[in-house]
Amino acid sequence: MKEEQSSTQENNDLARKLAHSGMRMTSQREHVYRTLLNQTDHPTADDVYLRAKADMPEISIATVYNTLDALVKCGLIKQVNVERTATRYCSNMKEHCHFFCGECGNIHDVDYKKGRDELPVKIPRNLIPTQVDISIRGHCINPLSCPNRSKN
Amino acid sequence: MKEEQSSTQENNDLARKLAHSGMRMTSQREHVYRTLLNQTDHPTADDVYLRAKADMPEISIATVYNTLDALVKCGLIKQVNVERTATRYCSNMKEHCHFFCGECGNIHDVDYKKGRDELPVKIPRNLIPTQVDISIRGHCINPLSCPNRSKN
DNA sequence: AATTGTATTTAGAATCATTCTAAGTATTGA
DNA sequence: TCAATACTTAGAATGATTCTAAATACAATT
Ligand SMILES: [Mn+2]
Ligand SMILES: [Mn+2]
Ligand SMILES: [Zn+2]
Ligand SMILES: [Zn+2]
Repeated sequence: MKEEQSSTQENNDLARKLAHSGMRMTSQREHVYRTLLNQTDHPTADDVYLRAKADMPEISIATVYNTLDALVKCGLIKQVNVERTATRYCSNMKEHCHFFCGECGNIHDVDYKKGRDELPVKIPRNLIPTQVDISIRGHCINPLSCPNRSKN
Repeated sequence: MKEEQSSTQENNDLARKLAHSGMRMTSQREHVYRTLLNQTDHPTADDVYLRAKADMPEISIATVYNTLDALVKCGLIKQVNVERTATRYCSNMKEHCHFFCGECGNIHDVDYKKGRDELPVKIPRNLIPTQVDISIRGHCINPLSCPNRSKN
């Protein structure tokens, strides 16, 4: 029932934000969104497609791409580009940054420090920043979280 | 002659670093490297190809891609991925980060503050970072540096 | 309810950046 | 000079994403 409750809460969120951007609430959009919320990882469009298809076999990859775009525009998910392979998607909307493990390919969320507000960069006055992304690459040291931890 | 001097200096650098990675110094590699050093912007592989072709009409796009890879491996240039369009290349090897203007598409180098060494993130102990990238997006306010500054 | 206009979904084609392949050319070092 | 290896090249192949055009669903009028 906690499930059910959060479910309707998130649906309201979705419906409201879609409407705000002049879009309709559809079963596909709801299902793709729900698929993303169920994952703490950072799936590619194709990952989302495969997962979504399990419960909605008729859904198309085009719709998944369209929906992911829509969700990004609505501010319900974020795109993550650590590698220059397929774009990955993040449904954690708390401010955070990303750690990419070059060995297992996993992306981990990394929180900001409490006190932080000052960025360590000096942006010239003629450049107006709207968004700052910090991405970290490295590797996991835990064989459980990192399958490919044999080599090294 | 200042030109010539720095020219040979950079060639030595190139030859030495290529050799260190077991690669030969070739006219194409020298030319591509020189093309990159001449630019303060962040060209795509195709940009580099077009510029390089002006002085070396026989060069192929495949060689440009191969050379850019080689230069990255040698630590002479860096790849920059702000957008998920074509990879761009940076020949400024001083530690810095990137500002991407969503209006003109230009990428500007942004320096770190002097005192900085502390990153504003708390990386879990099971993740070992090897590289941190900060990328900023926003827009230029100078119509000279930003051609598309009419709209807004 | 039937009609109309618009949004959405879909499969497949098209595009773009990049990598791969296979053949030709250059360089090195016995 | 010869053979081994590295390099360059054009074009084919790939992978991710976007585009296109037709079918379907939906909402607002009649
Ligand atoms: Mn995330
Ligand atoms: Mn740069
Ligand atoms: Zn890992
Ligand atoms: Zn600009």
